Amino acid sequence: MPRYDAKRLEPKWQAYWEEHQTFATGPFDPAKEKMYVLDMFPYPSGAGLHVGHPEGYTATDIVCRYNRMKGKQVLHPMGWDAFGLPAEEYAIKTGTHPAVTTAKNIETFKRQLKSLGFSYDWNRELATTDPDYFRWTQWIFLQIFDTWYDASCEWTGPDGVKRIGRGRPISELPIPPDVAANGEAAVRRYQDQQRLAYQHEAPVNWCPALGTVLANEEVVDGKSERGNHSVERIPLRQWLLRITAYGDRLATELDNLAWPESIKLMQRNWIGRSEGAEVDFWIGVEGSGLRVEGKTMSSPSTLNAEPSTFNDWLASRAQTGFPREPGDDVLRIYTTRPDTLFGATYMVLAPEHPAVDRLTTPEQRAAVEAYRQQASFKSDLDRTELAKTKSGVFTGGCAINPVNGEKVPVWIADYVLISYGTGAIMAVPAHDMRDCEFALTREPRLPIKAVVRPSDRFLVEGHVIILKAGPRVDAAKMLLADPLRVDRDPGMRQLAETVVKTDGWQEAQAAEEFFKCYANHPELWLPVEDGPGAAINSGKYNGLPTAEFKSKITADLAASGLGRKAVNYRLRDWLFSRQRYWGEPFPLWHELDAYGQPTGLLRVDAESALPITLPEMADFKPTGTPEPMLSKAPESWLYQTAPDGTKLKRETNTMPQWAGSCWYYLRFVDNKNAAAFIDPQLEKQWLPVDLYVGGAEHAVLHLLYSRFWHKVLFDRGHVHTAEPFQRLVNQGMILGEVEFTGYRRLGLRPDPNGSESAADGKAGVGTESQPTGEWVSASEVTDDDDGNAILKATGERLATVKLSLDAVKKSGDSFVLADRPDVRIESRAYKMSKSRGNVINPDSVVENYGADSLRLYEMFMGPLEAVKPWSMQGVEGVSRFLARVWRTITDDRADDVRLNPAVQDTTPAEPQLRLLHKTIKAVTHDFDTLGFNTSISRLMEFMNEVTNWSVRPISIMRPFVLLLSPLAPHVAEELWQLLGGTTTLAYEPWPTFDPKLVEDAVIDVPVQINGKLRAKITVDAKADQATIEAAARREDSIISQLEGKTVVKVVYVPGRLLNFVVK
RNA sequence: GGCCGAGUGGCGAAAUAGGCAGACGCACAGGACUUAAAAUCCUGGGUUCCGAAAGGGGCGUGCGGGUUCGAUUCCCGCCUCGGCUACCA
Repeated sequence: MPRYDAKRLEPKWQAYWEEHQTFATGPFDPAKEKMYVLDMFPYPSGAGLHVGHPEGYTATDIVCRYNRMKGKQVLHPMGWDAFGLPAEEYAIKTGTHPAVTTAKNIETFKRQLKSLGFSYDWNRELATTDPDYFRWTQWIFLQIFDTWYDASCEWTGPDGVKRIGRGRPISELPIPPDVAANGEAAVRRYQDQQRLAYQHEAPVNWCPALGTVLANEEVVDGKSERGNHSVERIPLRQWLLRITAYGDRLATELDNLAWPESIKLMQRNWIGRSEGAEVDFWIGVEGSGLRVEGKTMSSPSTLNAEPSTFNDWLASRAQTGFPREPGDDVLRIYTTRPDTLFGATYMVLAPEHPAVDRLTTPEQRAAVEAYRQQASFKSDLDRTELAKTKSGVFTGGCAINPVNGEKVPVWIADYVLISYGTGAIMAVPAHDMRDCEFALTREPRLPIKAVVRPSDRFLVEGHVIILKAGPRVDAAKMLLADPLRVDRDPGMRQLAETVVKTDGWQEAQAAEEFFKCYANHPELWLPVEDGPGAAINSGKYNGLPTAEFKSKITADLAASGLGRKAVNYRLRDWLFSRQRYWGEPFPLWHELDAYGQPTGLLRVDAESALPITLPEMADFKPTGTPEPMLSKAPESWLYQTAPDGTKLKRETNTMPQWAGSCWYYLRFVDNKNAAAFIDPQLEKQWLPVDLYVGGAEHAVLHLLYSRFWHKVLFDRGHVHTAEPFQRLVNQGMILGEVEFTGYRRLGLRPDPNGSESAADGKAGVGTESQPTGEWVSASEVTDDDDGNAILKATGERLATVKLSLDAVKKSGDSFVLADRPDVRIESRAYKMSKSRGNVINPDSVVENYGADSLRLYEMFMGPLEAVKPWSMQGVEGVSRFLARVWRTITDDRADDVRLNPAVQDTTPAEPQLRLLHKTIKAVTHDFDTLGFNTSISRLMEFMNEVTNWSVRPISIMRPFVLLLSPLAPHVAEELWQLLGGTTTLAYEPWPTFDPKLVEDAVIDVPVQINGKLRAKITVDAKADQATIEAAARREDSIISQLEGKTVVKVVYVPGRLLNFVVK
């Protein structure tokens, strides 16, 4: 009976832990070090757990178990991110309430997680859909709603760090006198504009199929991320959170976090802070009557009351300064290159820009209207697809460049986005690749004017850019003929030579034009991107280096009221409302007038009214319009009359799924608190999260949103750290088993009736499932847009054939058909997906091998962060290891579970002790660095030795079981009990090693000659160089190798190696 | 197109303040046990050349260079694969 039987052991110990509340977090003990270890909680989908989930969960579980044994108090909770579309979609289909589906899925997930033996404190379980939980989600929303961002506030937080900029209560917002003069309603409207949660009408991604509006990040390639439905852009009133106010802090405060650099970088890129200037270009009153006189900014004339000329306007600006909001007489642009203002040869507005109507001349109106119409229907995908040939239309209108009084034509084009900067740009085709592409593809071509002469070094680099963009051979030959340039940079010569050798290639027409333009005009050999250079053709600024020029002209523009320094973020404010049912309702009311129409004024629910729960609904079908689902709610839910008699209507949007996951790490600390979202004392004790593990797919959004909420709470004094997650680790994706794929044509075997063409896949004998055509080498194959295999050369559709390992063999770098070595085979592991049929279900692994084997295998596959393919045989391997551990300690031939007779209570021999202590050292180190794969190797090596011992001292085996226990806790508990343990081993002290026992008395020193290994000598560990060198010179192989040569040098690395350098 | 990461045996991988490449596991091959199989245990192996063997030599960490007594590790250039991103002025 007592073979290793996971199915018997595992439920037994899971029941024990539950019964004894082994992993319940006790009351906080200030005397103990704390450790808060968090997994990214899952969305409980109907499909159940995926093998990707236990990867991170096992890693954190090991860390927790290890640290408990090291005497720390550990907080390790689990919960459910349970709002979201799938449950609602299921409700639409079947009428099942999302709450029912959600509860059922949670049940499944919980059972599965428990079957893996994770040491969660289940008393802390929560779901974002619990009214007890989302009560506080709503409460935090009200905090955000109650906050405005004071960008100039200087303050020192509880962390002792000085900051500029703070979220403050709306009651502290200074009200400008002119607003105050207009009465209370005006003040309230003014406040509402400044809140961190505000309403905004904006074009949004309306997805008719889902009946909802999607956030930009939920739209992938112009289709909905979920369901792949088409998406249109329509304007809609939305709630937004002013995350951009925190852009700087979200970027800079990443610096001190122990996060992977790549994730930090992704967040910084996402935030995309850029510094530049806003500049106004005059377009005259109503865009007409545009008159230019010869004067420019540097020589303003006297002020006229009604600016009717450019000079008057300049003069008035010199007096009034730069207005907060641009008036109708200007186009405000944003640029990061104010130093290229003199090179602006045209301007571009986003098609949606409000000034377009004013600027469009009668002759151009039809074209402009048509273009705008077309642009409004375009999804983002269409816009990017047309990227290669930039489209645009001339408005017929012009604006005046404030720095030189030049008249520049104004275009509209959708390569300029309304949502970034001011939705308008000045185009400098000489120094901006996009502007250049646009200018060169107009007919007639738009002028290009260079205003920066790059440094010599950048001339060379400019060439590199041209080489990459244009016909390389000519450029490369030209370069090689110019030793001055080539010799300055060896990489340059190499590149040029390579290009000449390989004959280069032709790129798109635009790139060629771009190149010609540059090649013929040396003054245009410029860096396209920022680079050190000096101004030319820029009036009084000529000769100024770029950086100096930027700050100088920005200051000058500000002084003359024409521009100002500006910062922009790629990051947009967070679109926070959804039109769905299954989300948190907003705790807000709209005031209604006597006719039942919203007045635009808002009221909030009292804290005591929270949670605002979802109304019961008769059906879950989307409204089919952009109207939110909740607008179909019962009247009793929708309307109420305030004590002062005002009629109120509820906000009918719901919050996005991100809301609940923004703060769950806080609630875990104090999940039962009915008086506060978290007890302040407990918050100080447990936060921040010490280790946060999850998939890299949340690198940007979830982590950025949580950090944002946390910072608002920090500013408002509710949490004491500026950052929620101190250390972050991303586990790598687990792919399906490696697959060998061959490709064949669909069926070219000649049809008996004569016709042979089968390129369309219909004629011929073969079919897609039973292809009979010629094999095609994998190198000839590529994927089309729908992911089908096609022949690179002709686009002919091919059939894919799964091959077994026996059918292929390795040849050089690639795999080929075993009997057709000329046919290359693709060998790859793919993402697990239902459609591919390569999904591994953890339940079946537990059923066949046990939870300990699954855990061990997931950790043994490779480094935690790496992407790795699954292998069922690998599971079998670690399972064999556990069985060997079992047999080594138990007597598997006995009828009951008892110790192996070889396990005895005797004094261990020194080699046994040494092996144990080395293993302790290595495993401890590996656990500290999350190197679980190597820790398992070390335990295997230990076992390989121990199985050879006829006597296995208990005092060796007990610490070994403790070392194994974080990895494979069930079998470890069972063995621990057998070795005399009376309670769980979860709190046994972690074994320590004796430094004296991990050092060897004699060591092997490799001896090299000229860096090549020639011998190994065994010496006393303390031997000095002379002794070792003498010993080495006595070695036969060394003697013969040294014969007739002169030793010029001897390199000795203490304890590592000896190297004779000879001639 | 941009950014990030990775390329080491048949496969998953180890080893990097530069110092014995391939630990550990899988798969494979041979052997033991067995009536047989499974399970288990033992043995073997990067590759190539010389040798009957013992043994010895060459080549080997994607490719091409460089620095060094010595490079999987550092530097330059290139190729391939994967992930993220997508006109952000």
